[in-house]
Amino acid sequence: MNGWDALGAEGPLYQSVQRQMLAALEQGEWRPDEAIPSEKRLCDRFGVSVGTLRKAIDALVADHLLVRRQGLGTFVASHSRPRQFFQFFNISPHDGPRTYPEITLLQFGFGKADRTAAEKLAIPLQSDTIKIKNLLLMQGRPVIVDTITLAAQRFKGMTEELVRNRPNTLYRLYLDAFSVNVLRIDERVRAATVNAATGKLLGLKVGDPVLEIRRIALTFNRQPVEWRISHVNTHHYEYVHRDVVE
Amino acid sequence: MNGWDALGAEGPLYQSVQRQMLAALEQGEWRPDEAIPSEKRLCDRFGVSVGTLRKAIDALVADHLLVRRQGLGTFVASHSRPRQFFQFFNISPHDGPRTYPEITLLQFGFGKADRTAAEKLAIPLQSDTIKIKNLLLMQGRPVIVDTITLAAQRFKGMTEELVRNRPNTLYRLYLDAFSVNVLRIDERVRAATVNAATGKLLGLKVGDPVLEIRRIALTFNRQPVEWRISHVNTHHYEYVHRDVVE
DNA sequence: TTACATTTGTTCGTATGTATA
DNA sequence: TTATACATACGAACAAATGTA
Repeated sequence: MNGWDALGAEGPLYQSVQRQMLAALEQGEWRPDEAIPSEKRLCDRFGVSVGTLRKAIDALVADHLLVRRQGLGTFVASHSRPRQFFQFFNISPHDGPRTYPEITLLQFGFGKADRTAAEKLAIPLQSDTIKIKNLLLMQGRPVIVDTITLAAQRFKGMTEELVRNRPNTLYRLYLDAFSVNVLRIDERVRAATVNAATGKLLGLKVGDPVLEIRRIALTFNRQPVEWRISHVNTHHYEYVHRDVVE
Repeated sequence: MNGWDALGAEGPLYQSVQRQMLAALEQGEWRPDEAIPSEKRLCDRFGVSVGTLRKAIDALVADHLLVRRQGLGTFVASHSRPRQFFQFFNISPHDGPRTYPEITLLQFGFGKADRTAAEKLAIPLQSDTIKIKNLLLMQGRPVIVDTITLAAQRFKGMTEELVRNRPNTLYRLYLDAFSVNVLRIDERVRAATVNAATGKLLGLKVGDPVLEIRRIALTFNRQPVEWRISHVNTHHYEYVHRDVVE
């Protein structure tokens, strides 16, 4: 025994299996919403017992990359199901249940990465970017203005029509049309005073306080794929975050 | 087979074991930072196999109630270790690593629950409460003002000296002195304008924008134990939140 | 240093139960 | 009803980490 497994890397066997399955996911061998092979078949493929395989799958399920459905199979996670919309939507009414926003595309265009965008997206200064600006209405009220920057490199062929006519969320569009799977987000929130343009959209006076949310959306390997600044009128809505010990 | 287990409730055996272990934790049979009995002993006690017991423990470890240490044993989680301080501290510099705040007690006193406090803490209107006000300095700068409300019922014998002389975090004091184990928090963030008193503490002019964080801290069974409003000067610091798909 | 006991970690294999089409 | 797939449960064997004699 030399401690080396088939697909690189040391460590327990189940972690090796986990890495191999992660690679299959990254390389698109198994597509979102599709079932992966059955446990039996995967045991054969990786040459391990059920218990070991299940431990690998357990880890990927815990990471929310896979979803198990008894009697059906194990599926690759995605943003298609409606209940998953709210996954990365942390704005909620002060009281009462979450509501679904109505989204209006304000702007779509191309640009060059400024210093912030270049840093956040880990791309060269002045490289090509795509800019999207959205207004989100909640129960008829303007609540959020999103300013989104993408690396054109990663989203070749993106058009205003694609964004405007998307049947699902933006992140679902990233996945379906560009194979970009957003797995986690990193948000930082500040208090700011609203400027004239955004204030007008949100029905606020210049200088009124708003939340400024700076988000980086990440895919496999924590690679950044989207840089987004949101301004939120928190008069009726607020930013929600739940946390547990660890 | 009738589907009923010894300690109430239906469902899989490992969940029954999990419930029994949770009960032992709630009732203080196993104290924070102490080791629970070995797997072998617990198997005997609950009359299950290692695999089943481990699955129950796995769930409690995933909930961060227990921590495993190979060769040592399985321990009850706590807030004593320094790295755990930041668990519920979501304020970080705009750039650079997290820093530890210097905390000053501004006020300690007793009061009666107003409507908000009563609702958030799920206690009767006008019932006795404890009020704590803290100023937090980060690298010498005033950044946060915390206004904390506790149900006196749950924290009998709380004194200013206990708060002032606590060796660890406030949540560690709750645990050690009152057996109140904070397991999760629910935070809602709004943009607000600072008032005169808080503005003076934070070095801001009246009307300057601040974050207003409204936190409920919860123990077992999602019972609320603390209601806290924080006002944050986000000129150099910001609220951080990471999120993954699920 | 060494040896040993204890405890959790990993892996295997098998059997049976439950959900779905 | 039947076949398939995941879920639960058992137990055994060995590895790795830790503390102590």
